Amino acid sequence: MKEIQINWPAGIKRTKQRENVLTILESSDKPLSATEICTQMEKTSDEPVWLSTIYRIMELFVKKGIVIKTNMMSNEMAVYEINQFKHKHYAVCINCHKIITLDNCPMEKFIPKLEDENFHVMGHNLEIFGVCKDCDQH
Amino acid sequence: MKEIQINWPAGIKRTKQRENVLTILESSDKPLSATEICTQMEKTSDEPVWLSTIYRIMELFVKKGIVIKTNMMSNEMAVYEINQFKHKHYAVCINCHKIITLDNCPMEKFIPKLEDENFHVMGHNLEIFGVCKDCDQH
DNA sequence: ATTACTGCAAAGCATTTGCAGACTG
DNA sequence: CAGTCTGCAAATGCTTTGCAGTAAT
Repeated sequence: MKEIQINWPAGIKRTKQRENVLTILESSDKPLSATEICTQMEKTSDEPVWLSTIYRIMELFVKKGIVIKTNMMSNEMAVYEINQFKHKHYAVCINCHKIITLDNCPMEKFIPKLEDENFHVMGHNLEIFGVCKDCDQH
Repeated sequence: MKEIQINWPAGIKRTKQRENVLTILESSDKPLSATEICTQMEKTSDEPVWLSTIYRIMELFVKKGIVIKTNMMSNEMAVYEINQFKHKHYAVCINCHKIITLDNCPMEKFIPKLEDENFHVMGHNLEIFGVCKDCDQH
């Protein structure tokens, strides 16, 4: 490994592949799919990278709380993003699938009404869909 | 076909399989996956049903607006429910995956703040996750 | 040196597609 | 009867798993 990554998460063995994945995720402003991460990795390095490796790394990162896994737009493949420990939601264009970050959250002042009074809410997932400005002019 | 279904949607050829799917969805109080629909169908009828058929029927129903397709809890398979043209969200138990219907919606009085000012919001998807009362006593 | 990680191949699972025969309008 | 739908088989695409060699601590 050439460059030394600062702030390497504790308790995780440092390998070239893991460093690369983390660097790519850190420099991305939107969640990436395993395939996208793989493509990016092959651009920067000359050695081939395997999807199974990416998936295994993502699984580890998710388990360690470093990364968040989401599925945008029912049916698409999973995307991963660095867990910045701040609340975030996205809007997705139904046409080009572009992802746009939302700056506020409707759940802040919301008390859900549930049949099951004892349901212990731990989190939520919100996804807004619509048409982005590039796709609006048909 | 033995029983005659009332209110058969217009513009859709009526077949035994489609009637069965619709009946099952109508009598269910929660969204069902293609496999669940298939299992239910095999219970009531003696003839085998094929998943590909279910998927094709669901695709048609979704396109016609009769049914809504959703993916609960990233990674799970798609579930389908009758489109009752009323807004609905669900809470999902992270342990037993039980689905509980929400009686209100946080988006009613919410104006999303987006970087892309020209994003045309067409809908949203909300999913609350947590622990249901049955799973809470560990 | 020991244990964990990766390359690679192959399996797994939900979903889709192709085709010929069956059914609906 | 014409066109569509379904049974069935096989393909597809994302993701997971098994295994042996490689790398990290």
